[in-house]
Amino acid sequence: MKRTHSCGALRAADIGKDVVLFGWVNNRRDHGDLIFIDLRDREGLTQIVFDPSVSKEAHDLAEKLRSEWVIGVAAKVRSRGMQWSKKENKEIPATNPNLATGEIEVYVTAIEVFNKSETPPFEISEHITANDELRLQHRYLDLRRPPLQKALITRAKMNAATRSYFVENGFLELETPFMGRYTPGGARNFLVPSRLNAGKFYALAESPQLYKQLFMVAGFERYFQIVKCFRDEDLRLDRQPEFTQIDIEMSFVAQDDVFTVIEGLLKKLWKEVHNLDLPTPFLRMDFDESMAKYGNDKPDLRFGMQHTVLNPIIEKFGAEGGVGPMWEALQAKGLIKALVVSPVAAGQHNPSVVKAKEEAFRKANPNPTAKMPPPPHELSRKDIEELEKDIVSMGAKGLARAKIAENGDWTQAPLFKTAKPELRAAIIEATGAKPGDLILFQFGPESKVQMVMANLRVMLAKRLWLIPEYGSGGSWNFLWVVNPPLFEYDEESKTWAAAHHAFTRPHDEHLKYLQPESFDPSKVYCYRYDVVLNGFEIGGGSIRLHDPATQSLVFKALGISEEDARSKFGFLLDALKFGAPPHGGLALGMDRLAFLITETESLRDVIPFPKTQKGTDLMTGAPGEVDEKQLRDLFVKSTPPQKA
RNA sequence: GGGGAGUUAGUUCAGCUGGUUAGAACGUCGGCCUGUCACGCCGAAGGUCAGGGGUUCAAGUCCCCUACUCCUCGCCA
Repeated sequence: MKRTHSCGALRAADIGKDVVLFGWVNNRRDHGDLIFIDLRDREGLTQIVFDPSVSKEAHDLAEKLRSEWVIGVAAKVRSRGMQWSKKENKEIPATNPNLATGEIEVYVTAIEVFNKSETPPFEISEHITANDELRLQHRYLDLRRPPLQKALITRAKMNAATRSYFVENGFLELETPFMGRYTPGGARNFLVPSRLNAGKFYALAESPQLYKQLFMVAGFERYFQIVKCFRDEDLRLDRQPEFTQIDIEMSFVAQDDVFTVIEGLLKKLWKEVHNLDLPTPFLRMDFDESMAKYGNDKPDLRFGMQHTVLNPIIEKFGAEGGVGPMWEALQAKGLIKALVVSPVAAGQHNPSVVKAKEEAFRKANPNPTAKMPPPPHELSRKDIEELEKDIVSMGAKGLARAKIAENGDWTQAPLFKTAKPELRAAIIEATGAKPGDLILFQFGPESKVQMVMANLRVMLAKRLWLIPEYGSGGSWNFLWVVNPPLFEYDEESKTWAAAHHAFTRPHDEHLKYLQPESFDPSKVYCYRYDVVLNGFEIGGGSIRLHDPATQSLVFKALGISEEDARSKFGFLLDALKFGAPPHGGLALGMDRLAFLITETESLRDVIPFPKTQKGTDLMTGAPGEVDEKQLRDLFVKSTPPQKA
């Protein structure tokens, strides 16, 4: 038997043809004489029919077939014919509109069983019911499911489109080592002991950052790579210990040139995958503005609910303002923020959320007369209590709030019992809150308030059906977050640290703040940029420092001595001395990009063999133990903690 | 490293304030069925209630420990 078509190929135009299909038994419907089987391969499903009057032999064998057996059939393509509809009380075509091949079916004349299958531990179906643990243990079965097949096929398309885009634009695909030298700072590295060099270790590359800069020094001008990176940090929904970046670096460019190239790539990817024309250029927002309005540097702009910083108001009214806790937070150099939740009018909810909720409701309530509860107009008491619980688990003290009554009174707001009316008025003015609105407050240490408020904003939007739990909800909001500060003050060590990395080029007009006479690292902003999509950072990069004089100013501000710098990054510093061109670049997180573009539920859905939250592979059992001898060969001693 | 949720049949779950033989749906197996497509109907099998310890006359249920999974804070320049 030689395969002639895939299981997704046949249409009405093929009726009458003799075909051979190979695939897996997806589902069997045995009517005694007639047996229907949905045959599945990566392209789709085709209904194959066993009729004893066509082939007694094939029909007898078909009775034994079970889910996931691998078979080949020789068959004739026929139209689906007619069936009696009770609903319409007449004959209607027996086509299946849910199937691409639903106009036809094939009558089997001969069958070959290539392999039997045990009953799989979970159903190979569109909607998964099994939990992640079981799915990961039998990943090869999970990967048979159409959604995962689709996601990985899309990812393969993205890879191909990315390569052709960069090649067309004069980029060279150059490879960099995975095994390099450990350099301090940044993410924790995975270490690889060296057998040939006793007591020494390679570090797996956390990114090709230094190497790609060396490509620029070497004169390759435009580099790209689709490359694995390794970071030994805790995992999250959107983080894996090994992940893939689309990495680029360009010489003789300014920030805008990098933006244009990346916008062009993303445009191409969205065209390819969704046939959508993304509007470019993307919106740009200063880092400081993003922090003030959204509490982080990756704002989700699919909805409003911007934050308002109340520090100036509390400052102005001082202790006499009457809101003691806020005044105390201010005295402790903290941050005070408010967020207004307005009632959501009918029709303003995200249509895709409404649709999803309806589908879920219909599934849970098959009775067609069951009435779907309306979308949430505003937060219920229960909502607020649950939100408060959520943010307390993130470290918030509580969820201070004020409901603005129609007559302007503040209710549910014990914190403001003693507040001056003028202070309330100032808050109303600053936040733009109207009667009927609810104002939510956070105050305390800046980083905590920002984190809680940023999360709160997104949780509110999900609860009010403004954005879906996952997926775009039909709206793709790209933006560039630009001009962040170069340095961050570390309260614990009382030192300045590089906010991203020490090789980012500062704005020229801020260089004076690195000179001793007007030293103030907090005022130095830099050419660093992140590209953000719907609240996810999908990539980031910078224009690099290529001039040794400025570089040494930056090191000085960071408290890194010449020797320190030499021992850590000597080869890069040397390279910069030999005619380094101005250069900059960016890396896109390929996994996140694929996760967002496919609108799947988890990063794991676009990674063929992902790891669990503890970094284990449930299928292979990695990481595993090794022999004493292997360790001896590597001059390594393993001393896991003794179990109690 | 901190916080939270969870672990009951092959799977997804229910199992209330502790009380006789731990249930449902799907799946599986057997039988019937010529138009199904989540086929239908009849029947059956299937459980170390994650593991360990404790409280109790009695534990799936209460308490402690351990393991694993997920979410989250820290961390991820």
